[in-house]
Formats: sequence, C-alpha cells, structure tokens
Amino acid sequence: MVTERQRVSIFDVAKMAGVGVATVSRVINSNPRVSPLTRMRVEAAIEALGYHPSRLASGLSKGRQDMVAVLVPFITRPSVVARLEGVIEVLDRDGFGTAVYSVRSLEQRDRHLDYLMDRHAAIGVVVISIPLTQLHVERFRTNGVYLSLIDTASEGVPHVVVDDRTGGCLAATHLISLGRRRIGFIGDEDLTGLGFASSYKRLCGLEDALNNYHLEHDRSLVRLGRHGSLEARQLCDQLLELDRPPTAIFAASDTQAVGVLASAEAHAIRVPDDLAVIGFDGLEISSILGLSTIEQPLYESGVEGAKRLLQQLDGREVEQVKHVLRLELKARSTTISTHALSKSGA
Amino acid sequence: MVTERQRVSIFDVAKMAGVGVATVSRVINSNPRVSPLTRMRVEAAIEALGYHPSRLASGLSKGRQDMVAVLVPFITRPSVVARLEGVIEVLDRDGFGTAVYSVRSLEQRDRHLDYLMDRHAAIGVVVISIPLTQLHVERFRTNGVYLSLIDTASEGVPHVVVDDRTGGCLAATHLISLGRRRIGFIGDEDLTGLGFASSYKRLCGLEDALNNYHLEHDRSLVRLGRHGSLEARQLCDQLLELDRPPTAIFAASDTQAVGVLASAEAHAIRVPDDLAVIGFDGLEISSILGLSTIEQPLYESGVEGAKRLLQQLDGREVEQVKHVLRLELKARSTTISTHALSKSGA
DNA sequence: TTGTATGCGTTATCAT
DNA sequence: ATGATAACGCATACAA
Repeated sequence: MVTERQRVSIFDVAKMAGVGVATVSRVINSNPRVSPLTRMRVEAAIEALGYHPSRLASGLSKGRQDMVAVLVPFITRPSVVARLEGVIEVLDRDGFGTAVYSVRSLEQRDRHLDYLMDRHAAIGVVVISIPLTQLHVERFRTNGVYLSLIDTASEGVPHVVVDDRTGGCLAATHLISLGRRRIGFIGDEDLTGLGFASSYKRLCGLEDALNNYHLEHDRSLVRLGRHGSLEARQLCDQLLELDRPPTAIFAASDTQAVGVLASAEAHAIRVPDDLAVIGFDGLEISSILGLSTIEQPLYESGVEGAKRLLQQLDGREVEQVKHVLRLELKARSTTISTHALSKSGA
Repeated sequence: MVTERQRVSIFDVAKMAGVGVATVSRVINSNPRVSPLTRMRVEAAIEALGYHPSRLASGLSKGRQDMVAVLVPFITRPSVVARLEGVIEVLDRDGFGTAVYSVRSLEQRDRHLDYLMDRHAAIGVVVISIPLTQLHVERFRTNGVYLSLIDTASEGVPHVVVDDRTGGCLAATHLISLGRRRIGFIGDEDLTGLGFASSYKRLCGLEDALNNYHLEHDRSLVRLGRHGSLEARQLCDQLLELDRPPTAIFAASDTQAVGVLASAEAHAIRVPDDLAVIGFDGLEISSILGLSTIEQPLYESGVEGAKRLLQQLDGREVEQVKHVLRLELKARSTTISTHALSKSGA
C-alpha cells in the first residue's frame, strides 16, 4: 500500500550533483572550502531530491548528537513550565532539539539520569528543580556529557538560582512591617524524596525575618502538604479554624496562595484586613487576583540555564558558575488595603 | 583535565565476555536464542563495564529511532501542558523518549514538521492543538513516519478530540436555562495563523444554543483577543462598560474566565447575580474559584493520543481513527447562586 | 577545491 | 546457540 520510498542519502545527492559525498557533507555543514558553483549544484540536488541529512548517522559519526535532555519534576506546575519554555526556546534557536523527561520519583530520576549519562543519548542535560547527588555529577563529567542546573545546585556545576531564603525573608518582613505578628506558612511536604528545597528555604527566610524582629515563631502555624491549590486550601482551613488563627499567611508559591485565598473567602475572612496573604513566583494569576508575591524571573531562568549549557558545548568556560537571579516584592491588594488597586496590579 | 574515558562499545563487552558482538546484541534485545549461561556472562560484563548501548547506532542500524516528537503550541497554557503530561507519561512507560517542539508561528510549525518528516529524526510525531495541511500528512505517510493528533484533526489520521461545538452549546444552554439572555463571549483571536479552532467552535456552539431558543445573537457581545487572563480581563472591561452589558459571559477557556471574574470584581458586579460566568476546560483553578465550566479530560487526551501512536508502531491498525472524549458541565457558584457552594466545588 | 576510504556502534544475515 | 561480516548514513583524515 504505502510505498515506503527508499531513503535519499548523501550518496544520492552526490551522484546527482556529480560530486563526492565529502563535498555534499561540506555543503551541509557550511564548510567554506567549497567553490560557489559546486555549492549551488549540490544545493540544487538536495532541493530536487528532498534530502534530509540523518541526524542519527551524523551523530554517530561525530560521536554526539544534537539533542539536549531536560529533566523536569511535576511538569504541570506553572513555574516549571515557564522555565521549560525558556530552555526550549533558546535551544531551538541554536538548532538543538529538546527531549523532556518527566520525573516524579527518585527511581525515575535515577533511571533517566543513568540513561542520559551517554553522549549518544544527549549531548547535554538541563536539570530543573531536581537535586542531584555528587555521584551523578561525577559520572556526567567523566562521560563528557554537559550539565546545566536550574533552581538546584551542585558543586562546580553551572547553575542558575534565586535566593529563596532571602525571598522568604523579604515576604515575611513585608508582612511584619504591616503589623502582622502571627504568620502562618503553607509549603511543600517532601513526599517524593525529590526534596522541595525551595519551599524549605523560604520557610527559613520567614524565620529569619521573625528573628530579626525578635518575634517568636509559632510552629503550629506551619503546614506542609502536597503542592497544589486544593491541598493548600485544606491546610489553610486548618489554620483559620485554630483558636488563635494567624493574621497573615505566607504561601510557598502562588499556586498555594490561591488556595489560601479560597479558604479565606470560604471562612468569610476579609483579605487583607483580617488576613494578609503573600505568595511566591509571580505567576500571571497573582497579577490577576491582586495577590502580593515575591516575583522571580522564571522564564529567564530557563533562558539562562540553556545558554550556560550552550556555552559549554562551544567549549567556552562558563564565566559564572553560580548565577543568581533577582527577586522582587510585588505588594498588591492581599497585603495592602488601599485604593485604586486595580491599577497597581501590574 | 577531564579524562574523556573512551566509550565502551558492544565490542568491549563481547571481548570481556568472550563472545561475539552478535550475542551481546541478542542479550541486549532480549532475544531468546541465547543460552542462559552465556546470557549471564554477557550481563556481568555489561554491568562491570557500565555499558550503555548507543541509541544512535542502534537507530541507524534499524533505520529508525526511539524518540517521539511532540509538536505543541503555546506550551505555557495549562491545557496544553496537561495534555503533554499524558503523552510523556505513556511514551516513557514504553521506553520512548519525548522530544518537545514548541511552535508559535506557521513558519516554525513548517520548519519543525519538515525536520520531523524523517524516521531518523523521530519514529513518530504527536501533534497537539495545531492544524496540519493535507500536504503535511501525505509527506508523513510516504516517509513512513507515524502521526497522531490531539485536539486537531485531519482526514484519515488517528486523532482524539472533544466536540467543542457541542460543548459551547452546553455552556450556553446552561446560561440560558438560568434565564440569561444577553450572553457575552470572550475567545481567542487568530493572530498566528495557527487557528484557534476550538475557540471558534465553542462560539458556534453558543450560537447554536441561542438559535435553539430562538434568541437573537448580539454580535457586539463577542470579543476576541490574545489568549490569557489579562487580555480577557480587558475585553471583559469593554463588555461591562457597554450601555447594555451582558448578563452572562461564556469564556472560551478557564484562563480567560479568570480574567472575566477579575473584571467583574473590579466593576463591583456581583457574580452570579448580575453576571453569570462560565469557562471551559476544567482546570484546577476553576474548582478553586468555584468557576462553572465545561470540563474536558485533558490529561486523558494526551494518554489516548500517545497510545494511538504506539499502536501504529506496533503495526496494529488503530481501531478508531476518530476518538471523541466526553465533556461535562460543572455548574458551580459563578452561575448558580445557592448555598453550601464550598462543598459542590468538586 | 575535491574525492576516496575508514570509522562511528549497532543490527541482521548468513554461516557454522 | 553462536560468530563473522555487511549494511546503516554521515564526517573526516588523507590524498590528489
């Protein structure tokens, strides 16, 4: 039925153009050592035959391929996707494909890493928000597979991060400066073993802030659970039903803060009057809901992470092994109870 | 510096195990025609050497590789990501890698498609929410690259979709049955040339519903713009500032409905009393906000789409070329103004 | 500037 | 059951 047309190879092109395969190869790889005339003849043949070089053969011959692997946890999280988008865009611009490996457990992480420790699987690997062991890193190094980290760090490996602890402190200080003393925290529980370092660091930042003001930290106001709005709402319900409920809540992410807002509404608790709420990330939803937050450049983190991988491929040393992105407090209507807030939402 | 350890090949394993390369290959591919003893010796050597078969060489030899490409538009949209997650999960379970190609324009679509029309680039391609031309489809067929479509359709190609038009009708009928007559619509503008078919079909469904009730459709209540909450809010602002504003709004997606809710709040318009709002998709946010919506199985669409690709790879005929997923009306507090809504939010 | 020949690491065919 | 060897399609060192 389907005439599985025989693949056109570099050989066919060479024959049609009346040249050797090496010349065709040179044309493909824009090697300057080809006369303009020959180049044109070859290009014509390529066009006529509808020839596509085989990435497989090319990769095999060169000992590496043009695919970059990206390891991501929980791909449905908006923050992860925003980063991923940046990665894909940069890689694509440089002609690299992006293979996405989703990891939900430590076993899955190790299985994928094991597979990717091979220049024939991917020329380089970008890891987003997943902790690596020193052993993994070593093996990548010895195997000559490049590595670039986003939102996670490892000794000697290029990584781009934000200072989550300072961000947490920033958020809490904002709440304290507003007169709030009982500050609840809703963050991620470490169920998977993939950590959730950022959530933990942000909590540390909260404690830093309380310490700075010599305030005691009521540990019973800290609730951890699975990441998600629904879970966060339930955790917040618990907090709001306490005898002495918090007067402010710092959620480890905007997604969780959305759950907090829903919980407050269900309890008919006025925000920010009775409860101030601040999130983290600066997702679009925060801007829409007037949610105060600590904004981090997610997309940019992807861009930077990918660029740092490309630098290594080019043989350039990565100038700054540790690249720290800025954080910015966005004070909106869930903490500041003023006027004309529809305007300041940007 | 870095001792770029020489790659261990099938040859090294053969030598160490004292067998031929063919035998090693058989072991790798779990070919039964190997004696248990030899198998063990080979496996031991593989383990000892830390050998990984080269996917490149394997692919070249077999004339195809184990990477599936996925074409996605606007990867940051939650609906797209949910689908993508399903695809990745299924492919991974079957040992296939997933290369993600993001497309934002027609040129980019064609460039990627052109590249992927090659069994050496990907053994199969899954396309999400992007329209294809008949020409593209033909070329895939003649090149022997398998194709599976999600949220888009093409003659003779396996695809999984929902009935957007019926869904739109469902949403509108719900609003009409609630006594609303002036129904606004906020949907996607076709800026990119990638269509946005679903948004358009949902609008058609709205008109169907109006026709069913012999209601006139006020075209001035239809506003199209870039997909996103912020844009939707602005469009809704226009609608609410009309002399005769709508009494209900159907947003083509939950993301846009969120913008509508924000706009209503900014205008101090009560929902659902003065304005009923319904979205589409059934994202987590809809459940949190109590947003009425038409829920579609996004994750499942990815799962199904990937499965249908795998069926083709297995040489099985896809039994159902067109697979239609169900839609479900979730009536929540943005259309129904009753009691105890915090409970019905599921 | 251009062509020839070898190697990249597998798989598969054919012997044995 | 196992081994030798020819593809697979390209890049590149070397020769011309």
